[in-house]
Order: sequence, then C-alpha cells, then structure tokens
Amino acid sequence: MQLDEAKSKFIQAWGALGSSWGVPRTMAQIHALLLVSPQALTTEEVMEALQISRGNANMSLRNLLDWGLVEKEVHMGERKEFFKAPKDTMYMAKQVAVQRKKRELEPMLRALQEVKEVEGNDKETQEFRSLISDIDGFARQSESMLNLFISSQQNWFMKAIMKLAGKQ
Amino acid sequence: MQLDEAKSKFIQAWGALGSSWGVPRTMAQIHALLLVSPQALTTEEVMEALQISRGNANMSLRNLLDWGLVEKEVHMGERKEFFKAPKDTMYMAKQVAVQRKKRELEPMLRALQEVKEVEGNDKETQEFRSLISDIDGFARQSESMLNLFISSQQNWFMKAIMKLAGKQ
DNA sequence: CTTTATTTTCAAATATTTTTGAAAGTTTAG
DNA sequence: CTAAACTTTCAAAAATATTTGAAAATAAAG
Repeated sequence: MQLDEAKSKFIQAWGALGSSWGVPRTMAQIHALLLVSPQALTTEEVMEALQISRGNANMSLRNLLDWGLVEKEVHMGERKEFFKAPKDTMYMAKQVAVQRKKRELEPMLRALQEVKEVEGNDKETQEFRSLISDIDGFARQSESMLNLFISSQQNWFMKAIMKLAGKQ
Repeated sequence: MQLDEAKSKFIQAWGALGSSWGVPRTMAQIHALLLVSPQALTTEEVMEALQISRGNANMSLRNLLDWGLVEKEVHMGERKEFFKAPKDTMYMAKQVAVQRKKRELEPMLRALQEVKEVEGNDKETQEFRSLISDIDGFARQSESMLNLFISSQQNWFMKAIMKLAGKQ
C-alpha cells in the first residue's frame, strides 16, 4: 500500500469513527488529515484535500480548536493561518474526555438531580427514586474516573488499569 | 415535582444523551420509558406513551433487544409480546460496552492493521507508521480495559478504579 | 383451512443535520 | 484612508438519518 492510499484510508476510518460517536464526519476527517500531514495546513489546503467548502472547513477547524484537538500556527511573512494537530494520542484522548464530560455527562448529572426531587412515597415513586439514584451513582463514578484520567500524567492511568487485570 | 413529570424529564434527558452519542433519540427514549415503567409494556403502549408509529416502535424495540438492553416477556393467556428493561445500571453499562466495542472499536483496530502495511522508509512514511502505531497501542489498551470491565463482577471495576485515585 | 391478531418490512415522507457559497466582517499592507 | 487578503457568518440547499404507515408476513385460534 502506498502512503497516499494509507492516509486516505485512515482519514475515512477516522471520519466513520467520529460519525458513529456523534462527531460530524468532516470534522473528524479534518482532524485525521492534520494528524497525517507533516506540516501545518491552511484552510485552502484542507478544502482542496477533502473537497469541502470554505464555510465547512472554517467552522470545522474552529470546532476542532474548541475541542483542543487542533492548534493555530503563524508563519513568518505569511498572512494566512496554519493549522496543525498535536499527535500525542493520550493528549487527544484527554481532550475528548474533558469535552464530553462537559457536554454530556454534566448535563445528565444536572437532569438527574432535578428529577430526584420527585414527590410521593408510593411504591412506584420509591422505585423511580431508586433507579435514578443508581444511575446517578454510576454517573458520578464515571465522572471521578474521567477526572482521574484527565489529570493523570501521560500514560499512568492506562498502565494502572492494565495492572488491575490480574487482581480481580 | 410529580412522578409523571419526573418520568417525562428523565425520558427526555436519556433521549438527548443517546442522541449526542450516536444512538437514535427514540430508541433511547423507549429504553428510558421501559426503565421507569413498573410493568412490562406492549408495542401498543410504547407507541401511545411516546406518540410514535408502529414501525418505529417495532424497529427500536428490536434494536434494544440486539443491544441486550430490553427483554421480551410472555404473559399467560396473552398473545402480544411485552417488553421490559433490566434496571441494573452496571449491567446496562456492560451491555453498551460490549456493543460499542464490537461496532466501533473492532472495525477501527482492523482499519489500523490494514493501514500499518504502508510501504516505504522515507521520513514521512515513518512518521505515519509511528502515529498509527501510537493510536493502535491506545486502541488496544482501551480494548483490554473494556474487556476487564465487561467481564468483571458487579461493581468491582469501578471500585478498583476509585481506589487508584490516591496512588498516582 | 380460514380468520383474526400481531409482528415485520420497507418505500416514501419527514425531520434533522451537515454543507455550501456568497456576502459581510476583519485584518494587514501600502 | 483604500485596497487586497483572509476569515467568519448564516440562510438556503443538499445530504443524511429517522419516522411513518400501509402492505406483507407470520403465528395462533377456532
């Protein structure tokens, strides 16, 4: 397999992965493109490489900046902005963890808190409360786990988990 | 807050959570509805409660069965099928882990394997190979972690991780 | 076997999400 | 200041995903 073909397959696969996890396909593809590019690219180059519009390229790049998955770079004497993607996998995973925690886990915890306030003491209400507090407990444990991962040094978290394998 | 209002809020929140993780909103809502229902429900009852069509209810329930998040129940003397959702949070989380591993992690591992076969020894190709093998390493660690979680007893995995918190 | 209840299928309709592209906005150079 | 380079915005268009509903299939009852 030639490098170009391999890059293209990787870009497709990364796009598909994003898509099935609720990340717009193009945004994931741009991320992949920047990951496999030796140098930082301009908006024009991203548009050209993925055959997408300026608006799309611009918005997707801005979102990737928000996610902390892409960084801007200024080149001396050049007016355009260049974009590059940090290639450290653990760093990427932590950025994604930070964002999804903020965007999905925290709103869910708030919703569970609200719904806990339900009135009544009949059996059905008690069972409802019990379900909600089970889910809430799990959500809080997940939050702690994510915090541990996010604030851990480099590969510590994954290594520590691998070590748990024998102990169960 | 009244029980009905609380149930409805929970159903909405669960639907939104699913939606932002690539699970069809209605499928997640049906799951939530069954979680908060004291008894098993028929397709008719699901249609009525969520105001959705028969086709939608049927397909979503079938998918939930595939995911292992919903079970069929037969009632003596009744011809229709009844559906209920196991309310054990850890069990649910494990089912989701099994399915997402199969549907997204494994295809990604295969794609990475393919793309590793790239020919050439120039600097750019070497950097590409290095990126792919980093991502592959992380993906494999994730897979091991999921396997550990999936096959662990009850709450063992989460508890073990909580205990790691002080040790870093 | 025939009738009726129930479930499944799937093409078409609808809804939602993503993408486009042109106009407006901003920044830098001269 | 003015013009050119570049970026951002956003309404409309296109693409994609979801939902509908009626017809077909299946299963149970009589």
